[in-house]
Amino acid sequence: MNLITRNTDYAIRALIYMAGAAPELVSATDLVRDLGLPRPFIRKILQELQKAGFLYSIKGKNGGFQLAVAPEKLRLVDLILLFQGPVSMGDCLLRKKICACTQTCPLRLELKKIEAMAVAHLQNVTVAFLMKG
Amino acid sequence: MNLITRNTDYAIRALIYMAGAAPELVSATDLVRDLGLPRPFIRKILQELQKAGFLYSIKGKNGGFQLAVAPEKLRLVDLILLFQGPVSMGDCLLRKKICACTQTCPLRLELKKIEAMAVAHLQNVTVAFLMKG
DNA sequence: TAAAATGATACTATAATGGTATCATTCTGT
DNA sequence: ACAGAATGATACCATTATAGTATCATTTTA
Repeated sequence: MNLITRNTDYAIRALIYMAGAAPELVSATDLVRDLGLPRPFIRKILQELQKAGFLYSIKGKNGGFQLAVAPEKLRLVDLILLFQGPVSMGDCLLRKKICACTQTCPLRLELKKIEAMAVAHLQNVTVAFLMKG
Repeated sequence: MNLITRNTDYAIRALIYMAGAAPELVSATDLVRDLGLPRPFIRKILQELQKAGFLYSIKGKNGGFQLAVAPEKLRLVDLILLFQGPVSMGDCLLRKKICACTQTCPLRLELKKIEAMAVAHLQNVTVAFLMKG
């Protein structure tokens, strides 16, 4: 069980790299060279980040990407949302009814509490924060 | 992203049911009837619980299962361990080196903190606790 | 001895994740 | 003008984890 997937992990590494390189443009080629990630995969991730508004892109020769958001405002939790969907650790897994619970089920309540703690913590984890470490 | 899988969810429901039915034996048939779970699946789960020492089983006609552990000592975290493996939310996902981190990577550190909080919380969630709710 | 139960085990299906490939488009330097 | 280097869009494939099924052997009791 992992809190983040490779998508998210690669994305955050790429963003940290870009934050460090700013205001220079960073191309997929740069990232492949310096981070050793598979090229087509990182390309896809960059495209998703761009679509989501985290990156500003410039096409053509000497083109590349730049952060479109300040590192202090680039939160891990938003990347998770983008690549993995909403953080929701306590959904009911039962396919049939049984469970009138959903609202009251004590198991869900506890899982939701953990979820809330995790999200609260993740809110503070930004690209800027991770660069310091 | 879910903290528990169906295996675990079904298991805990079955255990709660059994705790309520004690000291009567509970058969797979009972659980299929009263909880509506797929029979072969719940059978497999019961067998795993038995092997792991959470259940005591009696074979033959009128046989079934009983809790082998007091409900107060049946912790969700142990079921997660059994069905999903160790709770480890912060493993490095990078395949190549790059990352001299592992020990120092600030991202891992944060994820490990969240993991520790979650595990601490899960320690308190027992079958007995869930029955009260 | 038949029926009802678990024990053991092997198999299949589905979905999520991870990863690849390709062609179109845009921009720059020569 | 045009070649080359970059992104945009999109479709596809591979691997793994989860979920679920099936089957046969064994045990116990009525």
